[in-house]
Amino acid sequence: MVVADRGPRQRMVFSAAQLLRRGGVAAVGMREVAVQARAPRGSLQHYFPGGKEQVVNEAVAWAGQYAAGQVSRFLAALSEPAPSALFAAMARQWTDELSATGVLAGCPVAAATADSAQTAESTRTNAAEAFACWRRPVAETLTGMGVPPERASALATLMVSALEGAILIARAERSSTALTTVVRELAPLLDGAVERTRGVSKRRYGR
Amino acid sequence: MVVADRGPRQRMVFSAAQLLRRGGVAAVGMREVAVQARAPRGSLQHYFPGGKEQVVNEAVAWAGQYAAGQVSRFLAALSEPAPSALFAAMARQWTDELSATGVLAGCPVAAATADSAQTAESTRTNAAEAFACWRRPVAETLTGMGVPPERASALATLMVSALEGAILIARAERSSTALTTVVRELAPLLDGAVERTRGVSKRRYGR
DNA sequence: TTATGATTATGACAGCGGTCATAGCACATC
DNA sequence: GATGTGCTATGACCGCTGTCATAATCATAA
Repeated sequence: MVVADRGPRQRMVFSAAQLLRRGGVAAVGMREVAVQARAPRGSLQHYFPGGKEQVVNEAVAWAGQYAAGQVSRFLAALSEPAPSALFAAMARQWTDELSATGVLAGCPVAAATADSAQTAESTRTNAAEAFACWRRPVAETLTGMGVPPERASALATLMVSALEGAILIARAERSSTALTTVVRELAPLLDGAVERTRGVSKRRYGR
Repeated sequence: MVVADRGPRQRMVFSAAQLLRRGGVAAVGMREVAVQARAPRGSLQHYFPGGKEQVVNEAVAWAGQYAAGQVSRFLAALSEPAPSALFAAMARQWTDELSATGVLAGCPVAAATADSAQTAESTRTNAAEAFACWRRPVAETLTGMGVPPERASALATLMVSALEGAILIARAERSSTALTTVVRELAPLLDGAVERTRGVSKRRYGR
């Protein structure tokens, strides 16, 4: 979980994301960000003149890009490319953390949304962009697997939604059953969406 | 949205839930709770000797019971009982709020989980119980519609997860498309889970 | 009326946390 | 060496918030 030491600025953004995961925006203390990033406190007002809001916003943006990057990494690691396998890989990251550390921190974007969607416009839009940034590669991957574009986009939304919700339940229960349940139940729906070109398409979905 | 005026205590719990929806645990100010509930500030330490944590916990518990109660109300209002219709009704409550007020407050349980799951054990367990309290009637309703019990429980988890996640995205985007998308995409999966026991399946509902 | 317990009123306190002001340091360029 | 510019250091301020102490008020039963 400790990554990218590219400069103190990056580290501070990363630390903010971690604090966001643990206790939401309120847990992102400016002093704490600096400490955890082993960065000088004086750098805060230098790199983030926008104050706490800016730090949170950058943490959210970073999280969105990180999640997006993970998608392609997951895809590359799949032995048998299928929508359900991608979703399983996305969820596994969370179950792994829970089994490894015993607790499950949340999604930074979710925390920022829950806390600041109505109090900080910039944070709200940043969160929306982060979600979009995350869903995009998911949808693209699905189309690459044979899912029609429009539907791929919708399924990406469903995947992210289900994952976010399952993360919440898993945190509350300190158990990964919600995550595994969601993965298992969604699998047939996801895999059923791939259209076999010049074969019998399994089904069509209209709306 | 203004409900149950059964005494100042209830009103304070309700107010706490509302504040929780807007800005998370940090937005639940004790003084603010009293003001919004039109309750005397002195009553706080009288009714809630456990302090803020107790107030938040009771708000979470109340939310869980409220959500559970809504399920049976939704079921009663369904013209054509089907899993997808129940899910649509659950989601509609949120889309309605967004279209009516222009903004979308979040789920109190989600906010409490995101903010306090790792800092307040009691809040975490309360949230877990609230989720369970919510899923139970959903699962029971599904079995009443003809879904096998084990599967019904899993699908209830999926429904709640997808709904919670979609709420997050909808808040961030200030748009209900995520909610409607999730409802639409999940419909065939949900309805496909009913087992038609010999012919027309209109089974009874669990109590 | 009086007593007793439930409620309300209010002020103070202590801690925290974001922000700002101001100064000090490092280093490159001229 | 002078000078400017990116970074760091530090302390103070101020508003907010949860909590507590203490007392006043009220209702009801004896």
